[in-house]
Amino acid sequence: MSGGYDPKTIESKWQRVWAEEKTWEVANPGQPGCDDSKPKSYVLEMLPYPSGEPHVGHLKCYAVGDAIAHFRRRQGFEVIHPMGYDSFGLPAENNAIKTGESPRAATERSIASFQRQFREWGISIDWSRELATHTPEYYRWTQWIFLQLYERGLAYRTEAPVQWCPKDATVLANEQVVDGRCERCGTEVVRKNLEQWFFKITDYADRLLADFDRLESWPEHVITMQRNWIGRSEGAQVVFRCQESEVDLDFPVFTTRPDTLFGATFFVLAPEHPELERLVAGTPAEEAVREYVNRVGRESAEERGAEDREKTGVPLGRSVVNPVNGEEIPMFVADYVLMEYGTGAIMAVPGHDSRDYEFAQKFGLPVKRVIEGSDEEAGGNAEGLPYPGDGPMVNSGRFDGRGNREAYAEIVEWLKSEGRGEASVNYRLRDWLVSRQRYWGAPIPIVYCEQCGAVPVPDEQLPVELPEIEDYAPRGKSPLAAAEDWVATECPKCGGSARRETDTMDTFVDSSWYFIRYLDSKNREAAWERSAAAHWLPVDQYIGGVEHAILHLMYARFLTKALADLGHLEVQEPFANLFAQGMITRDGAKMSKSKGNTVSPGEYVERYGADTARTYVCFMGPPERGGDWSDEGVEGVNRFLSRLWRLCEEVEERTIAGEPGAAIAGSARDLLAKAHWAIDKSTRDFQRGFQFNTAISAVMELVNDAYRLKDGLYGDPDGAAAVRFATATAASLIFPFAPHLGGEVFERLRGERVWEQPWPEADPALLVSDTVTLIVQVNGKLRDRIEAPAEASQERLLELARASEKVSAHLDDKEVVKEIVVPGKLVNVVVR
RNA sequence: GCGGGCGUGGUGAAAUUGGUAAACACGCUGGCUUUAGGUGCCAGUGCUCGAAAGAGCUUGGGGGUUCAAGUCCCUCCGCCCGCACCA
Repeated sequence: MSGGYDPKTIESKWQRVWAEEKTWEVANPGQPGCDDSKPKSYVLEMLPYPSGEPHVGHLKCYAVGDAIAHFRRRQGFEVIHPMGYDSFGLPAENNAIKTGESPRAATERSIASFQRQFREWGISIDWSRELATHTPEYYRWTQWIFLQLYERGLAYRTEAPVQWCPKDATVLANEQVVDGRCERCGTEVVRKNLEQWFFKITDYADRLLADFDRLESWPEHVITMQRNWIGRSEGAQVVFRCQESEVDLDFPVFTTRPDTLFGATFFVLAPEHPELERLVAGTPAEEAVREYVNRVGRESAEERGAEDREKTGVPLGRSVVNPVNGEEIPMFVADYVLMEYGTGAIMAVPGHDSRDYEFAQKFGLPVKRVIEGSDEEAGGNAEGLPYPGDGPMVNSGRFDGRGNREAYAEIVEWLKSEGRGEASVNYRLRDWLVSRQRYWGAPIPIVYCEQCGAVPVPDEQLPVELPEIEDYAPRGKSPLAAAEDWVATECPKCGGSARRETDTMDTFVDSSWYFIRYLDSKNREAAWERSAAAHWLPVDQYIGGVEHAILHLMYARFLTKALADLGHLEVQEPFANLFAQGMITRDGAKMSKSKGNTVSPGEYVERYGADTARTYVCFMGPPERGGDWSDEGVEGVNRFLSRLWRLCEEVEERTIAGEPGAAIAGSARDLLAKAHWAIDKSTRDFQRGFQFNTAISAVMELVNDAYRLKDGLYGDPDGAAAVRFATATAASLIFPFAPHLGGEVFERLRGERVWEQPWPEADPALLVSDTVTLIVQVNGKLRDRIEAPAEASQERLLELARASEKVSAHLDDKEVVKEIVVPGKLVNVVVR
């Protein structure tokens, strides 16, 4: 049989074999088919959100993950490599509102398309563990996890301000708010107080920070992003007291600079501060304050957070007492103080904080220096204030003359002894708001009973199934609220009439534990068998886009810790190693339907085959970096795979199976050596952070050399064997990227299935050659290259170098100052 | 402003971690094959000067360390990403 490279035939052939033989399925310990002799490796790509068809981002993610899975298998690991769908979510629901098609129908159609394409791409998935988060078999356990957290007080309900879109009359998820506007209709988002369910992720803030140390290898920038997001700051809580005639209130503030307490000259409350009303009721300031608060309330988050926004505020006509010196300082309300951070109140130190300084300038408030030093660049006043740096303290009573850093702890201690403060830690991280007034999600398994209040649905009544509805339009509460038959229920505690919670869970809850469910996905008695989780966790290699650097990865880390605390898991961190792939662009821009610059993987798979598409996305550049899609690049990779294919056909015809003899020499040995070099190179590239682009280029070099040398080698048995070996090796090394072609070529030449063969090992004897190219430099400039014996002594190398005419031409009659010899590499003659 | 990343040919990129800068691929040029186009195969291709041999220059700019710097140090410039009135 002969003919051009026909990926369609090859690919469907092997896909059928893998499906029929269930090649990539692995069993849990204790089950038949489990191979206990091998170490385990859990290779996982982030599960896709099934919407429409897969795009190139998916292709890249799964091509990268699959290459790793194949490599690990052949390195002797028992690899678990499952797949599923994050199938609850807003786009399907929005589509339902627009078209009337049920989210289930649209989602399941999309899942079918993902399933088909994953098979067409030849991804080595253990399909026996497949899951979809929208199925009752899955979300039953999402609800169970919710209740587990609820029982431990880690899930709670409270009134909180949320992002509300007035036009759509619904709450929006954070990720649905883009620059303060509703992603869908563009309306400015407003804040609204609603009863919401939260997970107490803030309880885990310190552990989420500390356990970065337990991770094996995560990209530094992802860790940094999470660290910023958690935003831990150390400081002190200090209590300022307002003790005017009719009010007597304590106002705690958080500060990272208790050393500047003596410099506080005014005090500011956030416009949302709950005590504001009490402070001004019936005073001359009342009207102005109320007007200001209303004005701020009408502004969007976008306007309020705008850069270079001028400071605004209104005096309250009241004052608080600075605990360190008894000074009375005036109170203000101003929108630069945020209710959601710290205590919603600050002590203002204009001498050492630029924001307070700006405010002081605008309102003519005193600026007091309490630390020596000046900041020339800050553009402050003539004395160099505001000064944010360190220095000796002044105007600070008994602390004068002390360095601010050393006095810091003492001031905090003194505050504590006076009962006016203590050391304190603040986080930017807020509790995770998990309720959504949405239909297409897992119902929160709580019922409200007039007698018993909020009652958890007992485990045996799970799942609380999502009812089918007709009208998906949001009306200010979940569309579920209109499903009266579903909402009306019985109280599990007293049997009285009760109503179901109509909010559903954030889909990030679903995707925070799916990697555990894969390990025991068919279990009907429990979310997972503890032993199965203990065997496979943590995920050894997680792969996904950077866009999940914060939310998904942090939620999953949190839930893992919480579940470990509850005794369900034995690991503290879910993902030991994380690989964040870069985004593929087209014409330098992010792909989007509106720009019309999307690339459909299916189209390329159809035209060039899956092997070409997969190999191309791995060859574009380092996979952690993004890259611009290039049709010419795809063709280049296709050309290379075709070359390998034609080489295989020729080799099959012109050589017979057999190993090259030990006495192999000349260009046969050169080709053999090149094959071993390629083995070594690509193995190292796999191990050194998945440098697939260079691993693939090594195979290209091998194939190029085989083409260059083959015609001179077929005549001789060793030569023919070398060509056959080189071709089979190229197939073996390209297999993780182009599994169909790699498998086909290897089987034709070796009669074996390449995925059942161990990853090849380079023969060290063939990695060294007996001659080296000696670089000869004069004054560091390259003057000649000489073939020299690899074993030559330093003296001999010098001799050879000096013998070169090209070198001596540059030496002339100059004085030789120094001679550097790097054995096996170079000689540098320094002359004057 | 804070934190992180990056800057190399016409393009995507590589460089064994201080020792041949530009592997591999795209593109381009030429040759061969082909009835022709495409495909395929072979060769060339950093820049400047030169017919050539060869010489000089070159990793964002400037400076430094070193026999030797894309790689290390200082400094400036530019781009990308994340967070941001966070007290």
